[in-house]
Amino acid sequence: MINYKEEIAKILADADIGLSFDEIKEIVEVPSDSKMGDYAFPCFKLAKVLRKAPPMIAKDIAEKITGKDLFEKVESVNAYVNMYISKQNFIEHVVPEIVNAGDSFGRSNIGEGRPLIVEYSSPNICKPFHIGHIRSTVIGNALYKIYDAIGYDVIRINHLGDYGTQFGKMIVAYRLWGNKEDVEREPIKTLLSYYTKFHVEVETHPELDDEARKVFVKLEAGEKEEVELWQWFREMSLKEFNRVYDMLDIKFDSYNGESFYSDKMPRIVNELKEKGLLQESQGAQVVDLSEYGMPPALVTKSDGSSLYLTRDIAAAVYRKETYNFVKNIYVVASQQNLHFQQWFKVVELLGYEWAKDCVHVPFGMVSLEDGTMSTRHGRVVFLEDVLNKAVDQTREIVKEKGVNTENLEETAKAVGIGAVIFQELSNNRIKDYVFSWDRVLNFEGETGPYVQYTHARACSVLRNAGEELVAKACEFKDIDFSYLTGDAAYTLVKLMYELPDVIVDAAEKYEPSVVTRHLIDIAQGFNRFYHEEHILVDNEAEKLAKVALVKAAKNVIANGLALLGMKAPEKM
RNA sequence: GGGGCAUUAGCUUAAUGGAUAGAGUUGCGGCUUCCGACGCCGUAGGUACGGGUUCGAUUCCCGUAUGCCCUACCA
Repeated sequence: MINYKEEIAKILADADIGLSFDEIKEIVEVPSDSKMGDYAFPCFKLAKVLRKAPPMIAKDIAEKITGKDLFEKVESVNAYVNMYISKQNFIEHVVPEIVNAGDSFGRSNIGEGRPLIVEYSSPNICKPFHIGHIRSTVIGNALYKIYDAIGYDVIRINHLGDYGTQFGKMIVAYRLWGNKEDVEREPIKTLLSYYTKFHVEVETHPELDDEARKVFVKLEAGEKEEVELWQWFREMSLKEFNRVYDMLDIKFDSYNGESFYSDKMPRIVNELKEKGLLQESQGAQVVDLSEYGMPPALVTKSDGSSLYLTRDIAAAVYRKETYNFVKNIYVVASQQNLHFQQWFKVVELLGYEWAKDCVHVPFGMVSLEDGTMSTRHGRVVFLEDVLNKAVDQTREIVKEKGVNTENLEETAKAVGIGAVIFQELSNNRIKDYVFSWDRVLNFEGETGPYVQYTHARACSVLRNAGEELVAKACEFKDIDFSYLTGDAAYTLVKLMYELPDVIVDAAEKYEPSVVTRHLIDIAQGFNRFYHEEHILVDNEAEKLAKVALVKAAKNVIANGLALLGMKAPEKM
């Protein structure tokens, strides 16, 4: 695919305007309004170098490059050189490339197969998988797809919260009030009820806490009975989590959670000691970070047991040694900003140069209308319920409309779950939001169903065109692309052309919403084209060109949806 | 008390320091049998406040206000 920005930078560099190719490439931009051209070169920065008024510079440059093959028109408007590229050449080049690339349109090989880790989802076992977990899960999965698309070898890690004193409490509670059948039937809700009961009972029977602590020590020491119970809790929980992951079509390469690193921590503590980083403070072992404007990092509690900061360091070291990552990404709530800053700094102080490759990708909080989520107070919305409700609603709509009833379940799932995913990936991840059923079950406007519907609409047009015609269009022999130079068609082609850059941008910003937004723009572009121009016209030449464009659009939308972890149904 | 993040139209929101701040939703007015949940076009409506840097600030800096988060033995 031709890189137009680079071509323009080359022309400008050759025109000897006083800046290097690389400098020019940085400055060339796409105007906010397409009326002002396809590309623009603002001359403000040159004003200082050339000691001339920017509009004069723009005028000179415009004159110098007018007439180059790449351009249909060049003009200077105030301080800008506005360049209009030859529409027909552009379309002729881009549309066949998109169609021929198929699934791989948008992909690149920037990563060159190097290993990259994305840690995401990471729920606590024995606790509900609620609407708060959707963010890490869905954002992480999209980042996996995005980094995979630009050529990294991505390792997906679900860092389960499967360790800690709460499992001492859990075991005590189960032994007192537990019932195996109940747990097997509904693991998490049942286990959670024991846990809640424990917290109620401990008010009047404080000795329960001591008992829990003892049991946890046994668990850590590897006592058979305790370990077996814990493993069973873990299995039961995972079984339930997997139901949600299956619905979302999300997979992991590793479920090594906190417990996996429990035996890898002493090494880290020793290393900290050897390198003289540890200090005693109020009976605990800490790394002083006051020099860096942070509170001390607590490595070992006063009772000698370890903390999650130590565990995270041990995990990072293990991952570096196991996978030799070039980047290690943590999709974890912004509440933990300080925690990550602290332990990244400790890793740096340990002398590991790869500390700079560790990235915390934070996201904002989800709260409920009646306050923040609290499993103890029963203020919780289960993610599975949200997904099921979205699917139920979709199923009703499909039934009512009577379209595609042969694939009712499949369509309902693709669209209902897709709506939830798309909603989650629509806005900048750093923003907090309040969960609302109305919002998540809204299918109109800038939503997942809108984009999927657009895809289905394109598929329908292609079906109506007939296989033969589509096949002929896709040969790109003697197609007259001048039929696609209208405003709506040309805008659509430009938007599709941008997809590969958009994917790279999303990866650099760790921001899937960049893709989501662009996908909405493409869908809008297609719908505008669809309404402004009739596609299956009588004129064969015109029809072929338009069918080729529809094929390209269908392709791009499907690829974009896949990046977000969504399906693209052909009918809905 | 200290630190971090946020604040854009009635609501949900977008904008590598660049041109007239762009969408969706709501309201109003049109259009639409290539998909039928739709959609498309038009119209109305906005940068919390006060300074500063800059040729140019939603964007960078300082302050104020409001909200959320963090601030050593939970994760």
